[in-house]
Amino acid sequence: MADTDEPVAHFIADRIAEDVQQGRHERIMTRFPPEPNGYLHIGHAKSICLNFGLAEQFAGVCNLRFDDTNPAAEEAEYVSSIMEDVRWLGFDWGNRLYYASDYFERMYQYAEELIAAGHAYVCTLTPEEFKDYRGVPTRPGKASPWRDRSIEENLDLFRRMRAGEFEDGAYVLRAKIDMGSPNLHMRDPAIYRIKRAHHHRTGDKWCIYPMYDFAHGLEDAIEGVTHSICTLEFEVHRPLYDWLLDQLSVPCHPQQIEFARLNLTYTVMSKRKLLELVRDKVVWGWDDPRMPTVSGLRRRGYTPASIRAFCRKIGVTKTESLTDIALLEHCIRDELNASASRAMVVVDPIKLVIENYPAGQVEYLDGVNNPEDPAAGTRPVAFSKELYIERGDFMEEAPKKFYRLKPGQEVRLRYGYLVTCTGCEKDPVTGEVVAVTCTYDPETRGGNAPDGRRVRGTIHWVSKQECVDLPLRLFDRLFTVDVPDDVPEGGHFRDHLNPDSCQEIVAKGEALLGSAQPGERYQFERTGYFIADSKDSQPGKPVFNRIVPLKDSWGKKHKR
RNA sequence: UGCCCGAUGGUGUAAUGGUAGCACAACUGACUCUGGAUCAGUCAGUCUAGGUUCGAGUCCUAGUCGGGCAACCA
Repeated sequence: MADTDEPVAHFIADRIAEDVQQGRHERIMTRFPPEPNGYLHIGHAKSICLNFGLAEQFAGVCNLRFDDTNPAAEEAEYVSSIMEDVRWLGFDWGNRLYYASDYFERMYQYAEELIAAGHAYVCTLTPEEFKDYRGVPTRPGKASPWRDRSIEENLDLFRRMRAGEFEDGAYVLRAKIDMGSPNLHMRDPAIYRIKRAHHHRTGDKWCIYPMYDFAHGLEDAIEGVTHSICTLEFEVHRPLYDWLLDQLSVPCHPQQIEFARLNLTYTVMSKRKLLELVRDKVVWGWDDPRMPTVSGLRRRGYTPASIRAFCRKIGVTKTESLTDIALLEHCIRDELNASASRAMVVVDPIKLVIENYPAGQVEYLDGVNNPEDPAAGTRPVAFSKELYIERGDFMEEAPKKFYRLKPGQEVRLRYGYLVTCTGCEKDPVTGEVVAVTCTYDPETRGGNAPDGRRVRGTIHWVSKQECVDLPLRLFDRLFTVDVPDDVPEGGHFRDHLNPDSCQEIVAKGEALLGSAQPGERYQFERTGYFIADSKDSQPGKPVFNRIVPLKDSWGKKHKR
């Protein structure tokens, strides 16, 4: 994992390298500009890794800027969660924390400058008329009757808009560009609206707010951003971005570059839909371990490095794509295989009785903490006459290649002894297997036979008396289809919700797990990677989230 | 029936006019005290048609398919 954060080559890095080579900038500056109207998700992580990564790669800087120009949807709670998430992902904006709202006065002055230059006017059209005049993509728009107001009148009206003399929506400031443009965004777009809403930072100081298209390029220019990287849907906005900066006396003219946003199988990524899941309590919250949010992934047990590795592997292009979530899962398995301590946990327990083992005796065997890392050492694991094993590790009538317990077959108890299955006990009424019986070979302590005989199967176990109850949450994908957004007529993405996305069970685990601290990760051998939940664990009473199951080639091949 | 963008194995990407490579997934086998990991291997790709060129995934033309754009959202 040492090369996890090595820079990756892609078209944006190439362009910046070219700009650097040509000496076009003193210092490269990028920015991550979230709107504080929701929690960050894995798609934002891609953008964060890109922007901060590029800055680092080219010895530049990356600003964290809250694009808070629409008070209606924005809240301080989101601001703090976003800062926490960016920091957790491993990035540092130093003292370059900015808010678009800090530029409101300057932006207002730029708006007056635009009016004074005859490039903007106050329009009195209603929203309906506005839409009608704009036309449609295949038909040009027509000029607003207010398009030719005098500069003096526009200035007066705009100042009175700011002063609060008009109702919300009564007037709007528009850039005066080209109503016949094939690009809708150039047909005199609205750049300031009247909106009385309490802003999370400026309070009630303003009743007019700049629109994205007007604000964003100015924010970039004010900060001295060199490369303004955004997603593909803003491509058609670029002519407007450039036009505005060309009209105004800004300090510099950043380059907007677009890349394809991340799409992941079996999940939804739009803030609107994620908000809906939270609001309607379909999930436990923004940080529900099944959510693709950064906070959800964190609680699920993903590490910052695994998410960075993922973002590196998916690359950066202009091609719309759908990334297989298996790649994300690979990244966390890859890291945790190397770093996570192992422990034995029986998820679906059934009793195993060792007929020839002395009753009442307990001995402690050495369990290897991490076979990938000898330095992790060993731990004592209690062993006794009565154990729990997985119900699925015994079959009375088993296929030939079933290497686990079946009558007459010898298997290895991990770190323990070799045992030979003698049969099972059944409930006389239901016929259900209630216990498996076996005999052990005392000469095989630790798991090796002195005569060197080979044993194919190794199963995990815990001592019945010495184990602890362990609440587990076995998470599965939130949706049952790879593209939940694909819904038939009249359908809804929620129709694809997986009713079994969280299975809560109580397992039997090694005693040491009873004192696991919140945030500690383990590999439960043969089962998967787990983390002690940061919210629901109590001292001495951890609750484990399954981060991701281990790959299981046997189970896959023999399912049903 | 407008404008913009895109198209390489199942998926994500690389190749910057010169051997189509890597990763994930899937499948085989080897090894293994996790049916994990590891190792070896297999499967499988340049949207179509013309053109330029000694040579085209790459350049040109025309199509096809996909995405985006008609909030006083970002």
